[in-house]
Amino acid sequence: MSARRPPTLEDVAARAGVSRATASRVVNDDPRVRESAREAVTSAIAELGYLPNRAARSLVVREPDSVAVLIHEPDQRIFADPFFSGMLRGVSSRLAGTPLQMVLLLGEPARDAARMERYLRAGHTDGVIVVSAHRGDGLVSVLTETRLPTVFVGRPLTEGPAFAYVDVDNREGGRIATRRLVERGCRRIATITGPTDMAAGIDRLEGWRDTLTGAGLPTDAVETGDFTSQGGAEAMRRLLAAHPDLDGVFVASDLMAAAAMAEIQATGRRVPEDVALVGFDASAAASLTRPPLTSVENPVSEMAVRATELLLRLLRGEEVAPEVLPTRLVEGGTA
Amino acid sequence: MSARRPPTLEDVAARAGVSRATASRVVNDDPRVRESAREAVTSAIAELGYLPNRAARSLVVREPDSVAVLIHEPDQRIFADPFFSGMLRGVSSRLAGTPLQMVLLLGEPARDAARMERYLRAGHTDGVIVVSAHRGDGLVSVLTETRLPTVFVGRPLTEGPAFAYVDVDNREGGRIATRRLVERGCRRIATITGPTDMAAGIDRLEGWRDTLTGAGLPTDAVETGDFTSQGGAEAMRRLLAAHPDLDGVFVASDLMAAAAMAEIQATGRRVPEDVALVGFDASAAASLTRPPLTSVENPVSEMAVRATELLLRLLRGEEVAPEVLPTRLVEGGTA
DNA sequence: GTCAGTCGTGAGAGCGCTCTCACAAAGGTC
DNA sequence: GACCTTTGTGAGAGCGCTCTCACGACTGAC
Repeated sequence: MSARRPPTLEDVAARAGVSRATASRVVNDDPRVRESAREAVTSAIAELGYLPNRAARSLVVREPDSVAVLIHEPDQRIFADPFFSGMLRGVSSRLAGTPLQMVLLLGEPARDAARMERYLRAGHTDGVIVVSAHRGDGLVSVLTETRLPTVFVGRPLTEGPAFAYVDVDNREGGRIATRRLVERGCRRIATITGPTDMAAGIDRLEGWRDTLTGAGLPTDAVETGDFTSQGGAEAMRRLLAAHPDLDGVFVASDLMAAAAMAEIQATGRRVPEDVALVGFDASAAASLTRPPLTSVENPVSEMAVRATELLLRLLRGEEVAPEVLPTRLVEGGTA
Repeated sequence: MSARRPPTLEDVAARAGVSRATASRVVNDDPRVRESAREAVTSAIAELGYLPNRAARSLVVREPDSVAVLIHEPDQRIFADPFFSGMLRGVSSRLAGTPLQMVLLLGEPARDAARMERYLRAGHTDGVIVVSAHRGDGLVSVLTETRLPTVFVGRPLTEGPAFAYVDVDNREGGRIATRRLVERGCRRIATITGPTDMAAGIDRLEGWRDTLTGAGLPTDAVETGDFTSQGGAEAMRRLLAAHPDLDGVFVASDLMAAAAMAEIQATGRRVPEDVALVGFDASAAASLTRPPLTSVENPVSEMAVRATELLLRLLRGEEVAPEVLPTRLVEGGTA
């Protein structure tokens, strides 16, 4: 017969012996349809295998339709860090009941920035969740200009308009970790920080400093890491060289902590007897090491769920306030 | 003035003093436009901040618009396994130059199957990449029914119509791993398999069996794992209980291998001196253990890129053949 | 000078849907 | 019985875009 063309609402209406308008009402659950008409349309839909055309629909009703998750990090980190999987899982689960789809925007900072900017500007998406933004990322200004509803996971370090965000209490996390080291008797406590262009890097360091200052201990053993395994190893080597007497380290991520521990053990020092160690994330990586890492919990998926919730509210036009989640120490064998 | 309504092609045309048709030609790079008209339209676009309406466009030109990545696995695995991040990275990079967006469909097998099915049937997406499908997954039949262009990563174990797929040579990988163990002198070689409802589980086991049979060694020390850390630990405990004399193990994933190694070491056995170990994936997890894992490479991102390539071809209506990528041993310190 | 062949352009149809509006039929109310 | 509601329905406009078709203005060949 006719060419293989998917059935339209018109076809459904014809088959059910009603008008297109009535068929549309049935599809959209409008109550003002007689029961007999509703049944006729319903079975016509079933017989024809009718599926509404999303494009045609959204041409008329301008409703949000998709949410982008923006991850602007080096490939290497995205590969290795379970943080990102947890993030996606959380967003996905919160979006489950909604008609919104989750579009993933991944890219290397330098290489893919232009492409990602183009995508954001092209209006393909109705809202954005920015995961792990660095200070000065150009995409943030794109977000400002386009006035796209945006929620950050991790407090954004941007001057200018305030963005909604969700974060864990990184500073308190740093305090908790360092307190554990102080309490178990460490007196020469170093830290490997995260990137200093991210709130997670800065705040965890501040927490470490808070506790040491409060305990009257020195705060000069600081090395910067980049949240990668390799960066953690290198930072640890620098620390051991500069402070061979250290007896405790707070490492701002588990991935770095695992690598740091290997470095410590490679010098013949025992963990935790000679050098105690506290990580951050309490991730799966923490349980792979021997001994398993003592680590500060980072409720990644919960942050993602909360961030998605905030974004949904923004899309409804509501006002939202930043949320900071509490944290706690997860016991392992390294401190 | 008028309500805040995004500018349309009509507005652009009016401002440039041409017809809508000509404006459309400029937007779509049609060569048959006089240079002066082209310039007028281009600057009108810039001045108005015009963005084409995607819905309106795709209502007319029925082109594919998005690709779904389907990951139907327990939360726990998605969280912990870097396999999935690598997957997404690969798909994302191959899609970079195309107008296709990547929609992520994540869900727990039992809990989210209905929702995911609804999504696939609703025609929101033009093609699907299925990551790590298990035998008998109901979503696979949905894919068959809807005739949605589909590519599997990992050979699908479905009867019925053949799907396109990309996989690593799992069987050869199993052989390579086991050969290493045999060559270093192991004589009592066990294996921890992947799930037996996945090709990766079955084929790696077959490879292990191939090599042992060829070497005249017994093939009875087999325990099944589920690709999770915990599953690996439990399988290793069962192996050690049943075969206390084992001196080599091929573990079908690094995550399981890391956990298995911890179990071995917990009994006082040394790795690799008392028990040698080869993992599979050569992932970041492999480098976290001490000693780092010797492991079979699993080119996750490359598979993702190839799978996306195949899907693009399917979307163009071309025929495609399955692809199986070669693999090799990555040196570590456990075998 | 006539005729065919470009070339650039605009009018207008139409993609599949929603939604307003008008209207007939049925049910109150006085 | 004349009047208003209420209820279910259909006709038709219109969302923003692409694309066909027709047409005027040039060209160049004879």
